[in-house]
Amino acid sequence: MKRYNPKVIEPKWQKVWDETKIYQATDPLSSGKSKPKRYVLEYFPYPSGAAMHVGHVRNYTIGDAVARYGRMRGMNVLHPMGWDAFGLPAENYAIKSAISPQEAVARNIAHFKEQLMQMGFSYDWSREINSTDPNYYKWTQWFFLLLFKRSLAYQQVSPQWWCPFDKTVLADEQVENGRCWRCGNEVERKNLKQWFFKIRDYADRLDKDLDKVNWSPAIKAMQRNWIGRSDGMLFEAPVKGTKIKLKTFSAHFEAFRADTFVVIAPDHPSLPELVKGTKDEKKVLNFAEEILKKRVKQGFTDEEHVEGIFTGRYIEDPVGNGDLPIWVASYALAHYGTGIVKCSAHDERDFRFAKKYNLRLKPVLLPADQKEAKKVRDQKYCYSDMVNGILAEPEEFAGKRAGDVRQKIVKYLVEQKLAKPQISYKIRDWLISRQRYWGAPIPIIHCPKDGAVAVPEADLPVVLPEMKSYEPSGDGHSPLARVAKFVNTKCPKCGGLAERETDTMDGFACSSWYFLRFADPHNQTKAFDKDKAEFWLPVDDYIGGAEHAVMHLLYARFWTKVMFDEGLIGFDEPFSTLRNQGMILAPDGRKMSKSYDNTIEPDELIEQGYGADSIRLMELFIGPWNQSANWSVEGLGGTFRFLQRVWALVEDFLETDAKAKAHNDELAVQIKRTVHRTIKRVSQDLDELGFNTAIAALMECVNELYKLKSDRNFELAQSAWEEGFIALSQLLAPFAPHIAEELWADLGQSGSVHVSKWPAWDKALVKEELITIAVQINGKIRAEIEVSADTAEEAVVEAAKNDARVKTALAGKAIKKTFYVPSRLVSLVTD
RNA sequence: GGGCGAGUGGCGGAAUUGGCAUACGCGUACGACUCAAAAUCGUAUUCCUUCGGGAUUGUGGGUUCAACUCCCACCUCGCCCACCA
Repeated sequence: MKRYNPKVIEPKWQKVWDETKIYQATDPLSSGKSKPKRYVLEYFPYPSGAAMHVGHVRNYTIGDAVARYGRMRGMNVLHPMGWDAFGLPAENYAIKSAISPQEAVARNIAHFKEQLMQMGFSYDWSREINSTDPNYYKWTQWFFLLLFKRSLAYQQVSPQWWCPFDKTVLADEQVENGRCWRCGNEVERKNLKQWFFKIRDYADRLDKDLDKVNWSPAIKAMQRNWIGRSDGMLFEAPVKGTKIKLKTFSAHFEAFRADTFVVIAPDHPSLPELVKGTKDEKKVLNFAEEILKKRVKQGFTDEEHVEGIFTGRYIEDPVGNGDLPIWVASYALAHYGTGIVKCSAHDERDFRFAKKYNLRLKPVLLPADQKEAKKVRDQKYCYSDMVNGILAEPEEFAGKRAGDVRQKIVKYLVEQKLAKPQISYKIRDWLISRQRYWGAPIPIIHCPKDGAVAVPEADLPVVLPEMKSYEPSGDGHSPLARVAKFVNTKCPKCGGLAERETDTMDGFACSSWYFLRFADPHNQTKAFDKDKAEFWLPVDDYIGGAEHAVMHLLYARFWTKVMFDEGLIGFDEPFSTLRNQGMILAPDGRKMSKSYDNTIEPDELIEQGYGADSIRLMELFIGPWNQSANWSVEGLGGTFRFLQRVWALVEDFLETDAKAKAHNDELAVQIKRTVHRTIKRVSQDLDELGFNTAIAALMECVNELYKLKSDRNFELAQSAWEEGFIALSQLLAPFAPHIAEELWADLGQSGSVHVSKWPAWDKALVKEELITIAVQINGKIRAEIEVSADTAEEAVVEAAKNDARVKTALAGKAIKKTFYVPSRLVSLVTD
């Protein structure tokens, strides 16, 4: 008998699939075909030098199963793959390996692609893209200019997070606990002129439109939290003895009559003006500087350690709180709200601050409980329940529950012209420029006369020049600043001498539109054709880990909305369904990483003889696709054994003499029943991505077929066996494509199993003839009875009552109530 | 501190959404084959048991004829965010 040897059959079929191009998506515009489309996408990888391990493989295996199933269900499937190759990881790898990034990327892509190929994923390689290809980044630059044109890209000098190791600025999202997300080094604060995208202008839509998409609640919550919408009121008050008016934002304005002091952020741009002319002007400004330095070093972790200083100024509060002193406070943030806050006894931080500096407090929000209320009035603790608290002031709302009158207070404040409604967001504009070599150059020319001028579209792409030494300088400029030929140019507007922008774009710019390029990857004149984009997009299944929740996914949504506003596309959400797969951890329960030396690569496993099919099966069988799991080498042995059993069964059949000696109808029906029940289970499971249970169903099916085989013989039901095996190879196809294809061919089927029509189940065959009914007496199972499936309720209940064990258990007691769950159980209740 | 999720055998997990808890796989034990081992095939495998049964889905309570599933309280673990007014 032919031995099951993945090392032979897997490369063989990979080659055939590549040559016959069966996984290419059809652009309906040219073919006129009208199959329903399905766009299945996995995050395109950045080939950084770290090889693909079994954790990554799960991502692609899930996508591939979805794509293959869709194809067999008659859909026109787009399942593309490409490379997100600009950015720090690739450049750092190149520096370490002492080669050029171009060379490093080519090398890493080749390795990664080989790894994907040997797993047998059904990608349409004719659409392969690479973000570092000038044909691609030409359009990344084009989109930068689109944002520039729409006044969504701007330059500003501001203090930025700076990574001293990577020698570049980082976006807020890329700073984790004061450390660089890439190298883990502590970040510093530096004043730099940087490019930003105005993602804040889209905060409202980015928040609201989450309602439109089918994403996991967890990811939606993370995005909502990051955007941080907060509905509140904006107050304004004059500063005594000056012409300055200060604005303050409050989301918990219900207790506005409790405000007793004001705090301003130490880095607030208005602080110097505010303290100008006061006695302690210098002292206050120096103190603010000190606070800032400490804050960068220590972060905000130390809750007890609040600090502040009186500015010497007061506001005249128009809402009836009198004159309130203005303090600089370490906990006030310049970039949130207005950077200035009116403070009260009902905010924990304010409360703590007031206690430390002996500031006046006046609680007006009290607990319903009288004893507790007294404690609050005596300022024993901070009470901040804005829902259940009872207001004491103002008179109009005295005695009312804060949560009940919130909207009325809004109305009151507006009518009295004391404040106006205001929405605040936590999200800050997207810092896009990087002082690194390996990125798409920002297509801007700085002219002494005309300022920042867009590179004309005809001059795109601005090609990244090759450099021998491309290491970051650390002086705040990218290495491109050292290439005179690149820098020196002419102004497109006035023709005078000018200099090119030398910063490159954040790698997330490239990935903010790549899903659109896959719809039309070779277009030389446009980023993509509108009709093609609108046919394929939005992405139907976007599959990837949760690590992209607040960066890539937010940026991609932002760009899509800009394109929508520009009329480039007719949809404003790029990913209709997002599926977050669970992470595969190492057998030791930790994340797989080079530093732990616990990564498991598919290459090794394939080399050991398990084969891609067993690995793929294990990735899905290990647990629900969206839950994390520890990789298990023993488990892999299990899926390999399963495939071997399938193989042995089918090959054994094929070697049996085809001339039937006799025919056994009963056996044939049993085989068909087994197979058709499995078709039903696998189909229904796959419709809901129940990969693990679908595979369990296939295993059960094979176990049952083994039993049928050992009892009787292949000769006795030749055609039933054959039909069954053909269906089985189809059911295996989305999970284990190589063995499925081999068996399909061995069974004499023409073409590829992967473009065959998914089998349908026969309702009559799936229906059970005899069913087992459990009999409960007072909630306990006391017996089981067998009845034919079409027995009427009365007859089933009667049969249950007549069962010997039931009679014993009843012991003559009268039955008070009877419940019948069709084809499941009878429940009898006695007194 | 805020948000999200999860707790089921020795282990990964299943349970048609309120209807026979522990499917499927791993591991383990025994048997068959073998001179032997591996591989393979088969049988058993939640726990306790005086073999009649009894207990069991993190803990305690509730609803119900019936609860892993619904409600209330609590415990534990994981992930994300966090001086955001």
